[in-house]
Amino acid sequence: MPKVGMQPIRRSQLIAATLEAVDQVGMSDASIAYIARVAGVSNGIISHYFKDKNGLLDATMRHLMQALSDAVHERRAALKDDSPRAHLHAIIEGNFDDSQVNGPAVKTWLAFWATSMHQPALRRLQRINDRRLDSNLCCQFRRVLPPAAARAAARGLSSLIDGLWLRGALTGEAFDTARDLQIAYEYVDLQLAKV
Amino acid sequence: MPKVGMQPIRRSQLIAATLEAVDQVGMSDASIAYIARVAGVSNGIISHYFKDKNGLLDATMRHLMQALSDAVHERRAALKDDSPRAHLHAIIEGNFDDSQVNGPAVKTWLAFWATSMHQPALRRLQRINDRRLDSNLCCQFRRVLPPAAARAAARGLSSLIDGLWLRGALTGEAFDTARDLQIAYEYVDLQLAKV
Amino acid sequence: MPKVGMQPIRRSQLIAATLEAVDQVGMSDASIAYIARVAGVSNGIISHYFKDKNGLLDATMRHLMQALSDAVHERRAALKDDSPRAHLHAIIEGNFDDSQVNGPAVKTWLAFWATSMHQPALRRLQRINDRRLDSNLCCQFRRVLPPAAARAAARGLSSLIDGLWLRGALTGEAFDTARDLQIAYEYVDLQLAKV
Amino acid sequence: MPKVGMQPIRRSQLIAATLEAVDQVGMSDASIAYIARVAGVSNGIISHYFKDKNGLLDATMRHLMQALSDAVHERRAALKDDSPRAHLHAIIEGNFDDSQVNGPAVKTWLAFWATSMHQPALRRLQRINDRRLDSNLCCQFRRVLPPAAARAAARGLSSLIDGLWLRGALTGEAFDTARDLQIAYEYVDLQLAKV
DNA sequence: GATGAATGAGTGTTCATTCAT
DNA sequence: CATGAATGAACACTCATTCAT
Repeated sequence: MPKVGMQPIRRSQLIAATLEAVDQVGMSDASIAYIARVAGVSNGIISHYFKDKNGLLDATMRHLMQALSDAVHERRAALKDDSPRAHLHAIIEGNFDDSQVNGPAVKTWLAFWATSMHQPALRRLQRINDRRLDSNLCCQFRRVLPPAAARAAARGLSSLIDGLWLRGALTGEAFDTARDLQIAYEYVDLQLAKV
Repeated sequence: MPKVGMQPIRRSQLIAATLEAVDQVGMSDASIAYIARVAGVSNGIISHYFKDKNGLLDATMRHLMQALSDAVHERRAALKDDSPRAHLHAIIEGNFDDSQVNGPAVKTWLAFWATSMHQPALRRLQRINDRRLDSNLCCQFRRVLPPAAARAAARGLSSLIDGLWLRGALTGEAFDTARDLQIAYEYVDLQLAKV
Repeated sequence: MPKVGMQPIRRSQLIAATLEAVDQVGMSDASIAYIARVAGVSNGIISHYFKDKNGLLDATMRHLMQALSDAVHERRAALKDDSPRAHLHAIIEGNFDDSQVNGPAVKTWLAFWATSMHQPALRRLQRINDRRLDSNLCCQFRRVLPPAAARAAARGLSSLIDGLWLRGALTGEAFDTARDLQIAYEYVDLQLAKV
Repeated sequence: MPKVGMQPIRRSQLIAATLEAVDQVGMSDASIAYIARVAGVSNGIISHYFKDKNGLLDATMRHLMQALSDAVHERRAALKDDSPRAHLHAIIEGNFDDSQVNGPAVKTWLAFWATSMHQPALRRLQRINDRRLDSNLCCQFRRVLPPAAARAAARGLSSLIDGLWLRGALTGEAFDTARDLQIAYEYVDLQLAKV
């Protein structure tokens, strides 16, 4: 049923199918045929919209990054309190947004991380993401801490966020987001208390 | 000329080749043929010693886990000071042992993490590893903190260790182990200071 | 805005695009999508005008044959001298007309020859073409030579023409038409001198 | 039934199957699967011995070239008469050797010619072959003709040979080798008679 | 008349695995 | 013990063709 203007619809549909497929069978078994079957379309359509499988994976990673970016921005935009502490909390919460901690997203992120070590294109995206979090955190810490301390605090907090996320991912069970947030909040307070 | 006792030698040789292959081309391109070429042996030998590729990967993961376990145990055994703080430092240092942060190990660990989400056998190993770290840390924190606080501190520290390791891995550059250790030590001190 | 009389225009446009596509990437990579892109039209239009790809290739071959036929006829019609030698020269020159020795035409002819060995429709066209040249030459030789000698001379000359053309095609450089014409003219003279 | 030292046997077998496949269905339909079926082996074996399809086609072309070269050399080596005329006859006969004018060889040569226009590797082989014939002929003509005339005679004769061969190929019927040889011999005599 | 979305069979290639030697 | 020849299924990708718009 060919229609005009299907491009954005199909692209979203195929990215969603990719996440679902990776969730179900893992990245290495998420073949084009499998993803197409999940999406309920033919194999060939993927090349039509994404040129090749790499294009689809690239778009999927960008989708996850965009969702993370949005989750953080929304929370920060909604803040009434402009304090560093409030911003740091918003950033942390954004990183534990449902778009980031649901099963498919978690498994896909992890697969991307592993893959990115040998794929320059993915690696570039990866580093953009890493640095964005680090720099966001560092900006806030710098408002109250001396530069060196701010940098260390930022690295500590970004690592703690990733670590909590990773541990949550690897358990396979649902995230205990509340507990993880508490641990991260506490780290923020301990760092800010240094002043 | 049949040789006696080749088994342990060949097995180590092939595990080393696997790590090297994953380092060079990534897990998904580390085919049996590639690994065999790196090891300088024929394709068929792998099934001879490990039954199949999965057996080789399983053995490789066990090798990395054993190295981690050894690295921690050695440091704890060498302690003159039996304080929780000393033990926690030893555990942290063991996790940043060279056997864990060198390129091949890092890439292989990451690949195992991603893969383990869909392979029960790998997943089981993964969880044993995770829990061992958590429980080791928790034991020490419990010596000075109330149970709930000890559990939280253990989770925070294990996540921080993994997060630092992960961030180090993803940069692609060499680990700045000294800085990461400082961040982890500080976390220990902040937790112990709660008392 | 439906246009009237687009058929001949579109057909010529698509045949020209086919020649250009074959020149650029070769027959086997000259997909419908590629040809359509060269022509600046949509994929679907080709089946509209030619039913399928075979129809387009068939039309393209007929186009080349017609151009050859025209090139020969024009030259023969313009002759003031009705001698066999003059006619033979005109036929030779027609076969080296620019429409036959330009890059796209050469590559397409060659591809057709190779393909025609396994496609009855193309093969039929091919043989019509071959025989037309042979018969044209034979008619003229017969005016001065006995039948057997005329047949042999015709076969020799037609082969020489094709061979010169082929060698010119395979060098990849521009045709040295003048030299090739000299060689063919000389062959004519040597045959006619037998009388 | 894996055996040791199969390489030369398999390679010959696969080259023969390629020629047969091209003869049967044409180069564009001579898929790896088809060739493997003709050879009675599995698809995968081709990569094992030739890396990829291109490697097989390359080897097949080299095989045809070698056969041509051998056919010419044998005849020239067997000459008792060292005259230019005798050598030229031997070269001509070599070019009409059965290894060159049998159905599979003819169709494969033709396909290679067409393909070589867009494949640098094939083109290089092609030109080596073309020039070898031209230079062989030119050497002999130069023994009795002035340089310019020798060059023209060589180009004429090589073109005539190719043209006769091509015309023979395109008819689809068996070669009338005797007649074609006569035509070529006559051309030699006409050229040598210029002296 | 013209588009381009959609299909699905077919391609070359890779690969883990088996097994005769 | 060890080799490497051989298999065949699975893969990503291409393509001619169809057809609703």
